Amino acid sequence: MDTEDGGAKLIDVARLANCSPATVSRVLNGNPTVNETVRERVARAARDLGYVPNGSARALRSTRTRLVGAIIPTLDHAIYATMVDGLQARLAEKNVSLIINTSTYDIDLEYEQARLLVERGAESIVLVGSTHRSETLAMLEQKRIGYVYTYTSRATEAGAAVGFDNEKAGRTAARYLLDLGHTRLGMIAGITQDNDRAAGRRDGFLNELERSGIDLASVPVVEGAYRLDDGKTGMKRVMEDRRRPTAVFCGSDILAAGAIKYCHGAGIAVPGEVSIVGFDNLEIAELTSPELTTLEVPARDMGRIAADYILASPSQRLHLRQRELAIRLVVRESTAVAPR
Amino acid sequence: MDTEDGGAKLIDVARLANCSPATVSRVLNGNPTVNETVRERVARAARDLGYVPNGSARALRSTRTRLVGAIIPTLDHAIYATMVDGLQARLAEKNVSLIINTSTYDIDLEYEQARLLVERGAESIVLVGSTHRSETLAMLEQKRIGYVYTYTSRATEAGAAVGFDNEKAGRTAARYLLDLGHTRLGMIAGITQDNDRAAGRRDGFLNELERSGIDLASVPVVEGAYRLDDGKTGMKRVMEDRRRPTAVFCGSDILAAGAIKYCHGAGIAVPGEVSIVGFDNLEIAELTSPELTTLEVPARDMGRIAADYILASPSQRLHLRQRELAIRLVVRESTAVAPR
DNA sequence: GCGCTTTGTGAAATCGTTTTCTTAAGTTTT
DNA sequence: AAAACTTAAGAAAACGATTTCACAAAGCGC
Repeated sequence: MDTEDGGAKLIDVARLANCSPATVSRVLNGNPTVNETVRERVARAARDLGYVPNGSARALRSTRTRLVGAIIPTLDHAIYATMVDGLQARLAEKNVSLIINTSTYDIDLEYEQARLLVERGAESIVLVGSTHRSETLAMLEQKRIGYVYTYTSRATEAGAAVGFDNEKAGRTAARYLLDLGHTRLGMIAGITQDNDRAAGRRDGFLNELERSGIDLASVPVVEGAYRLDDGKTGMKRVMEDRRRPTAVFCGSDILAAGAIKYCHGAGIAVPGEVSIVGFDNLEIAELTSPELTTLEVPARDMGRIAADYILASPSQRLHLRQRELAIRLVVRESTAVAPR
Repeated sequence: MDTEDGGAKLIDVARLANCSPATVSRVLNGNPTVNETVRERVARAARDLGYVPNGSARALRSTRTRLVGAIIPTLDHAIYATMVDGLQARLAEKNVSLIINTSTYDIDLEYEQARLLVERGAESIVLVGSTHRSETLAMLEQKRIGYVYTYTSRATEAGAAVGFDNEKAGRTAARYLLDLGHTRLGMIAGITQDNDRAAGRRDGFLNELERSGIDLASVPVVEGAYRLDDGKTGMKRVMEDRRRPTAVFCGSDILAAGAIKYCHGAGIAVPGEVSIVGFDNLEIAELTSPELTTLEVPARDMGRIAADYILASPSQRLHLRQRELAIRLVVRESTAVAPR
């Protein structure tokens, strides 16, 4: 009896409290129509038995799982890990659990993971960016599961969004460097395939240059994964361009840190010979020498606000469907006026 | 019919495939006793209806949830985020989902989260370190839920462990610095309250010093959270000690990076005047100047191996109950022989 | 004090699967 | 060709909660 296999069930609580299962259920769910003395008897019985409700049974009958899913590219990049940290913390306050999946930037794998989340009964799903397989979104819509894009500010008909405008961010970087007098520029972008964020930043950057009369054919642009090494080799290629740039915009602080490391090794002065701008404002931006000028991404806030959207009632959601957060330029030491 | 509310159910598939629900279930679960032609009819019907099984119902009846929980201090520290990344990736290969919770180093909160995980039907739980409320462990044992400690190599009767020996790691750091001829040492430890890992590293470090005849009363030890700022202020305090050390061991690379930053500002040469050893071998260890000598923690491997343990059958588990991984000293530029 | 509402509780149906138990048909053995 | 097994598939119970509905008892107006 005390060493029961799985543990006590609701009906055991009912027996001990000398009432019906229905009443126990009411107490457990805070239904106010239960008499105070009964309520206490039930609470006591549940405590004494070490009763833990069976979530599956509860979910099956009530059609509420209090489960949310998130599919992010990787947890190995602080920008996503921090977002998830904020998301989880806010959801946990309301006893909502978070299932997380890493898709390694693979939208086919993302589809499989979304399917599994649907099967598990996730009530909302958090996605990164707006590049997804149409089957993924169709499935979520067919099952009436709400989803939220992060790292992008563009909501769609069916999906909310909390993030920022990547193109605008790219333009901001360009404008800043142009204003410093740079005319020969380059970029180390993230991998743009299936990645609207990386592509958006690049496009915004290049568009702004073009608007300022710069010939894009003379702007070296390379792509790299978000790893130090790719930053190094990317910088090497950019700096070996016929018209070596005096300013390089990197799609991530990791790439920028690698770029700075390359310059150290190659004896190129930063920012004396070349200015470098990063993206994300990770902790590492303070650790490079020179410290990194970068654009700050509100990762934790995105997670928190995505959680707020998910926790909101359908009527409140309408107001929260699209939320654009500000991107802030953080000027440190890796940028300077163009050398004459 | 096509715009059904929740979507098709198993019985709808059965009807369309002209067979019984039992048979559909068998097909879905790969039961080999089903005739090939029937199997295909069912698979086709399921596909045509866009059928997605109801995980709650399935879990309720079969008592298998394929759900695992993890409770870690925070995702904001790469060492945990990377472990979770490895854990999730390996579990996902076997269609097991991971619910993650961050306890912010609070073992009371950890208990609440564990309870919720039990309620949700988690079949195993991954914990960090071996400092937990006894109620937490008692609950898991009573409910027959397996748990795995990470970041420690000490398994208990009921719980497996995959990690490393923190004391040994602390001793390794001490030995390395002693062998370089340092006799005046200090330490910036992590917060040791409710944290066996931070405490273990400190104790191992100090024990080894003591064994080598160093008077521990002369060794300044401060504690700090894993933040750059705490590394800076910690280093300040350690270096202002009456007997300023020539070598400082930090409980984390973040603290060490902060320590280096402090030295920059204070005009103290690293490693000329003071050697600094970090812990974790995060990406940032390559970004400080000088680059950081540190102890490498196999974060991703811990996650993967914890997953392997969880996925193993009960008989296999016996062999995997305790797994000590190696800690490797990575010598870079922040350490040197003691100044004479 | 007689109907009428309100309040608190219980009985039983139900959620969507899996599993156990049967059974019909086909195969093999003798 | 009958008895004894196999094999494939269906009928119905079961998992553990919530919810609907029904029904006493108590409170109220007149």
